[in-house]
Amino acid sequence: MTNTKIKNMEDFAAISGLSRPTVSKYFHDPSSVRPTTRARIEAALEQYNYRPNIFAMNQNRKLTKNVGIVVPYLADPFFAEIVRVIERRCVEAGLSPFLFNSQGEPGYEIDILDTLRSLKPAGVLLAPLGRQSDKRAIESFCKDVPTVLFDSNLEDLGEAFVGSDNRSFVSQTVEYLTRTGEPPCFFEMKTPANPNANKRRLAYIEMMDRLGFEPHIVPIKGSGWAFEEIGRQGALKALIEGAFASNTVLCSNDRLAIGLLSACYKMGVKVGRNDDCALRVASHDDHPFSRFTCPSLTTAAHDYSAVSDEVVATLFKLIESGGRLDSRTEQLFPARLIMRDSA
Amino acid sequence: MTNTKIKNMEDFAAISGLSRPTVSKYFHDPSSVRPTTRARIEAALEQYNYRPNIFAMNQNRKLTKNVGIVVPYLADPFFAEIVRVIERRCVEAGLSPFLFNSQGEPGYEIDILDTLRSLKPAGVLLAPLGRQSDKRAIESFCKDVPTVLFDSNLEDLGEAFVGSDNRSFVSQTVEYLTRTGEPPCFFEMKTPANPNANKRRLAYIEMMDRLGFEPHIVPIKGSGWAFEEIGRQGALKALIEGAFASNTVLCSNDRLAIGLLSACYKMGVKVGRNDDCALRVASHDDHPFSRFTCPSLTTAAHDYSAVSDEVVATLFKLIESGGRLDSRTEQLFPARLIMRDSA
DNA sequence: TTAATTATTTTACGCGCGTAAAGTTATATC
DNA sequence: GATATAACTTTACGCGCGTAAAATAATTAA
Repeated sequence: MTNTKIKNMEDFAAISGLSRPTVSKYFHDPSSVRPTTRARIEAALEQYNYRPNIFAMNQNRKLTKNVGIVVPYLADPFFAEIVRVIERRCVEAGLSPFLFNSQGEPGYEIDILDTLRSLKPAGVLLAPLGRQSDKRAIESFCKDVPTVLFDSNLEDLGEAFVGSDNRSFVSQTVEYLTRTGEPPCFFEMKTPANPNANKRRLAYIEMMDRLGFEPHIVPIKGSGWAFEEIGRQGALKALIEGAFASNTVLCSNDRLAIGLLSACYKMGVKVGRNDDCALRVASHDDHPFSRFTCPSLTTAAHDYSAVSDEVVATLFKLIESGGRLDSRTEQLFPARLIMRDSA
Repeated sequence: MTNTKIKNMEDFAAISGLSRPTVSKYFHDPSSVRPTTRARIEAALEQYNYRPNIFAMNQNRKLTKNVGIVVPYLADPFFAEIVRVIERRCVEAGLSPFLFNSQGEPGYEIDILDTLRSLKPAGVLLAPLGRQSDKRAIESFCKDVPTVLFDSNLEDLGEAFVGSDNRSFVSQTVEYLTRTGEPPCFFEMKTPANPNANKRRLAYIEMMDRLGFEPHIVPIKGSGWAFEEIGRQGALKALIEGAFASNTVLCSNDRLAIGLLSACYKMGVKVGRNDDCALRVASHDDHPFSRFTCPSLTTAAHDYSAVSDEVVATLFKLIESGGRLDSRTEQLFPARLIMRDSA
């Protein structure tokens, strides 16, 4: 490394004895220049370690390599995990992912979308807040920027939706639980912000009806994203008041279940499927920590890998089609039941 | 909202009847223009909802409002939580945080630093990978971009370091455990990537020595960031082989402890401080989930809020000082012992 | 009202790069 | 070695904005 200061592409072109447009062409596609030219550039690259300014590049480009990834709450390991996989796929495909966290607040979500307009991304992967999202703002954004929704569906917004089939989740857990023991009651937040939660409740009721059982919902109070604490408090209350109508509890999601399990442990309620257990607990999501709960959590797992792959594949298709798709597709992935020790 | 298309500041200045530089000045500081002018701009703003392109703004600015936040592994809730707080503080201060995840890979970390150069951030908050980091690359980056290190210290790199005082963490847990029962053995990964882990081991040995007890280290194998699984496998092995030299185990961090607790539950080893318990377990970090483990985890807590505040405050000081500080400060925060049920 | 003090406009250039068109050189084909 | 075909260079403009200097207009002080 020589310490001549290379400030921009002009400088770099000069020291490699080429014109700037040629160098620019190289960075756009290294194979588009003559091999000897390419070798010269790459030799200079080794010496000076120059990299073009990605934002200046995007300023006057028809199609950038940027992609925006927006999630509602990154401190939720579910999103952290799915984002991790998506980011890798994007980098492998030569795209530059930019990650944004709405932090559960509609105001942030809108600000993020504004920032994303400036980024001029080739496409955006958006997991919206859900009920709290400003649909008008998102609709306007989707008109300007090719967007794939994931996790939470907002009707007719974005070019496509990729998510999980909540009915598949619930039908598998309910089927399993009813087949192997008492029909479950359903443990959930009273007013969930996430549309998936509503779909799960409806699926539970429908499934119980179909199987000829009486659905029992145990709604607990609380709002925000501290689901474990909400689940714990709600479960303590429910256990004390005897609100569980069955010895089997199906939680809307794993984070609530984690709180519930912690409450059970505290109260000395043994959870599991053995005879000496007082309660069976199952749930949905296969949260990264659900294998480490005590007991380990029986749950319906997202196919993280398939969802991530499809999200990214849809994004690529969208980009290749010039930002618009013929029709809005909704791709839903079924769950895989993971039997562990809690039910 | 009128649907005249406002594409840039030129357009916006035109419809508000002002010149572009005046509008530019307004966005730089709204109070720097005459009140009547300000009112005109803000009225137009309501109608057309224009926002300047943040990246074009930064292109020719001496000092941008961008800050970069880099963490080694975002799927670790510890980082997710600290990032959440830091991001909020930045937004409140009118800065635009950009979040990057090294994903445990040195190559990513370097790529991120390159992207960050393009972003021209006013400052960067960097939690490096640690031992695996390319120190030369980071050193070179820190020369160009004002950087505050946090979480993991790399000697002499960056303008400042903000982190936790590992000795305070370990001394409090060791002191508590020895005072209330058997002296603990120390459960950790054999070759931890994070420098904090090494400091904790040394602090454990020193503390045990000082108190006149024999230190016992239980090193487990494994690499990567799946600490819970590593802890679980290591603990299963240790339990079967009787490798715990004491009925008290102090884990290097909560994620290992979560794995250990899950192994104990599996093996029917009751954990807690009551007489009917076979093992006491304590740890360090106060991981967001440690209050929901079974039993809840006794741990030395980071002062998340204080660390985040100091990280951001140091960043602000650094920015105000023009990107350099007189001397490199290392600010370490003590732990707060949180007594829960596991020990 | 006039002078002094702001605020604003005009002008002009820069940031670091993309990109298109026209002209020039190097490589491949015969 | 002449010609066709790439590859390359030059030139010139654009992206959306910052910013500095000089000229003009509006406000305030006198």
